[in-house]
Amino acid sequence: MGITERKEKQKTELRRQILEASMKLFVEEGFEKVSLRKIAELIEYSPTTVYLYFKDKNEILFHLHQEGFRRMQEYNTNLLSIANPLLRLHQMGENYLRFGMENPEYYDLMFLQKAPMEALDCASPGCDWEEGDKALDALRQIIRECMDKQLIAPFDINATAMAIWAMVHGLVSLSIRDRFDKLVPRDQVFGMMQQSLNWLLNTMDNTLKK
Amino acid sequence: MGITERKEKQKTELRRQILEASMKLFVEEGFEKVSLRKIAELIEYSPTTVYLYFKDKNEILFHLHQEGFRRMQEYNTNLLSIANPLLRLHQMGENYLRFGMENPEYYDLMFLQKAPMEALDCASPGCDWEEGDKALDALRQIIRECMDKQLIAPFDINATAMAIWAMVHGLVSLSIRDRFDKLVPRDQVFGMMQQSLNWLLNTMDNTLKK
DNA sequence: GATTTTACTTAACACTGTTAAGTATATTTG
DNA sequence: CAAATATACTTAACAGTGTTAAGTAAAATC
Repeated sequence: MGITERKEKQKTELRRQILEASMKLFVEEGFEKVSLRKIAELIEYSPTTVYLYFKDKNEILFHLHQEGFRRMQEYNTNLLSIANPLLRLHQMGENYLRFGMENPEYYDLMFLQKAPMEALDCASPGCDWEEGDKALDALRQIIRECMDKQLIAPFDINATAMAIWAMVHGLVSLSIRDRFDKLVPRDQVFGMMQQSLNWLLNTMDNTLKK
Repeated sequence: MGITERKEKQKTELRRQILEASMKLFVEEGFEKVSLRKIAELIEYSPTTVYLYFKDKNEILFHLHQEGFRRMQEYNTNLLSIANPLLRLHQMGENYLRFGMENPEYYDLMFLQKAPMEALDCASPGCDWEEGDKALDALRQIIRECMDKQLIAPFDINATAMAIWAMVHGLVSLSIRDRFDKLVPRDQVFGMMQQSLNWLLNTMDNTLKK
């Protein structure tokens, strides 16, 4: 079936082009400038054609959100060489802060915008946020390791993971949404965020207790 | 000047009506349904009239954001009776979580939306986010008290305050933006958030250290 | 060769925030 | 008192947004 195969190829090609155009708009002009009409203009098709390849805009944004998670993973390659799980956790937190501050548009899409979550409609079964689940699991595992080695006090792993994630997320999201800039000088924000992370890790550290 | 006085009164009256209409839309239909055209419809004026009383939509949203802070304050009336600053901090955290979960639309406006921050344009001097500053200051004072009484370890007060705020904010915002629901059962989210807060307060508590 | 399917487009709906220009009415000035 | 000005508001328009229904030319199938 040479013909249907080529047709199939062309379909996935255009799908790829749509995502590529979305990405280009997203990276070069920012989240808010990604519109169906501009995507259509870039690929030189009518706006409605996009709807033949994607259910709606949310689905496109979901794919961009996935790309964000891929890029975030790259920040964590430096963790492999750190044997001490508590130090590894600290580095992971710093990587998270750095990713967020260096890629605010991606971060927004991954953790702040509702749209990508609306793409995975939870009416049908098997609605799970794989990207988030995977990232959270990595965090849970490190925490487990810290508790096993008694570097931090034992506690419900889920609640602990959520707490730590929430803290770094809170720092990044408050910064991205301009809540810090109005309270501390702009050039001191990132340093203060790191200090906040230091405080948490110090406070958690069981080996420092008197 | 009885005439100019009455005119002045009428001006502030319409201004009040615009805000009232905005509030009504906001509370009854949610943030996204607050549009200038709908506000205009409610007060029975043309949409452009609103621009004679407010610079733009951001300014209106800023006023709603202020109302949010007023409502949040009401959640903290129970703090006055708590003498122990660490317990008071714990209660403050729980109040914060409860306010966020019970008033997601207000919370969104106060801490997640960019619009209200764009209303206080920081080109002109004296651009400060009073509402945020005041709330953060209350937190800083409790932390100072905890450190003074050696209930928690000494550390940079600003960084500590930011860390604690970031954590509760992270919990609320991840929940509001549907990041938790996809990872843990919906009916367990709030309990887990409280557990995360418990973990933090326990971890901070210096009186529990061996 | 007629019919159906595929791939795409045009036109429209129902919105959004915002600005420029126009219009009565009321007030002030000559 | 009449002309000029200021006030308060409206109409119309701009430049966009996501999305849907209906229409069309080309290709594949019967």
